[in-house]
Amino acid sequence: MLDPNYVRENLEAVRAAMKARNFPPDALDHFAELDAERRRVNSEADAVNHERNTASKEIGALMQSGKKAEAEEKKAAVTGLKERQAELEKRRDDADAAMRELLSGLPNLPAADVPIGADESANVEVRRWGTPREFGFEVKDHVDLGTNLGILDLERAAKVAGSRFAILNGKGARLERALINFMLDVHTREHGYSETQPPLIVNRDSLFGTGQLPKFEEDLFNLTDERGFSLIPTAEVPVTNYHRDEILDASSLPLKFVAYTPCFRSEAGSYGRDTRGLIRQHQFEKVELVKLCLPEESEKQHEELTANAEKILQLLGLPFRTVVLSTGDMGFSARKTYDIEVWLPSQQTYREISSCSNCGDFQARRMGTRFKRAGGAKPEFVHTLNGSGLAVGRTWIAVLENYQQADGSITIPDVLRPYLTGDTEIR
RNA sequence: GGAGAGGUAGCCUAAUUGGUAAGGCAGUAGUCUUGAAAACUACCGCGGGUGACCGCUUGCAGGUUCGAGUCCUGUCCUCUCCGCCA
Repeated sequence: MLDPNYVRENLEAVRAAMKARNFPPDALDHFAELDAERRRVNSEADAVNHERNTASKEIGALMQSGKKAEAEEKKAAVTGLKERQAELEKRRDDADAAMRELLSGLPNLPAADVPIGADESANVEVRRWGTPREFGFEVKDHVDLGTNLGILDLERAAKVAGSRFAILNGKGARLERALINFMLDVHTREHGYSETQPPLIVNRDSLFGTGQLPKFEEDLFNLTDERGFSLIPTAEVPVTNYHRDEILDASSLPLKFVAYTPCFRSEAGSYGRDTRGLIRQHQFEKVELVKLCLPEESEKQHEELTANAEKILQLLGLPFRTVVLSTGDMGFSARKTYDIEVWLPSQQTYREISSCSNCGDFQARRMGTRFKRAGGAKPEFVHTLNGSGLAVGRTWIAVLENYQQADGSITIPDVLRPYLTGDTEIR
């Protein structure tokens, strides 16, 4: 959510930012009048309220000093105020709701150093690590490799659940579990994150807080339960909302969380994209990094978080590149996003395996997550960051494809062997 | 699922027949002190305002009333017991 005061004072800049994000800026056409109405009605309602409060106090005083007649007289006078107050309050509530609706539908403003562009073609590569391996034989993709090894069964997953689901078997399942444990261990032991296990089901307030609602309802799996539950599309939702509607002590920041969870996405509108294999699933495993920090630290924390995610790929020996997303390719809540893309030999290209975003105070404002500095200062909004550290399913794919041998077996990366009781290969 | 109890500010605890949230602890700043402690003073839920001030706040949402922590309705959460369950 954008700061209404900022929007009021920088209307044209905000309009330009919306345009850069491919977001139709029409919504802003009504901002000025809506804002003025809201502020005017609010102060009127306030004034009438004050009048009524004062009168009621006076009645109370009169009653206590036994002046019943005078009190009755005053009561009659106050009764007339009630109607006027009710009317003003309704107008105020309407204006507030309209303003909230307007603001809650606007995406975050891009940071100044984000490249401007219409889509992913404008993304800018910022670094590259590792060299794609020379195979000397025809590489297979993870579907053929996994299926032939008997560790991946997509056909039966389609029977049991449907398309975009997978079943991992034997060493495939163990590899998935090893990756999860490896990632959690690195982030907790070496990067200082606190491990947390959040609910996999969240309510609508949480989804509003991180920005999935109101605009992206169709991406979610909603439960039929009348309480408005949804399956989490990412651990970012429950973990970032952990401190919703709280005021934290500045000295407790930054807070760094790492959470492993399954994620559930309906992938509505992605028909025909990545239909083969594990790339795009309705259910996938992810280790997520979340930070809450001071505003002046969020850029530094963003770089660090991204480096923490990259570290996993380095330890696994998987080549990758990191790109900064252009204004047209960024997510709704982000002010700046780095995507980390891992090399996939079967596609001869880098594919997204992590997305690390600095959301500034955008989510905090929606969630009401604030902090207080020492010395009685007024509360300020924290900055929130999140990133995959990493998407486990896609890491599984990358390990299979990058470590495949000519006979279709897989060499297990050194760092994972302790997690697989010393196994050196899958065959 | 059944029965009961309960939610007051960071924590703890009050508030006659409804009369406009009292107090303590912790915390922050200051006075005093060589320093600290103690004591004393102010601040000490949220928002707006340069400010005097104003508005909001007893889990949440409504209702009754001139006025609701208090009365009424709904709802959320917590705890206890029973049942069920991994």
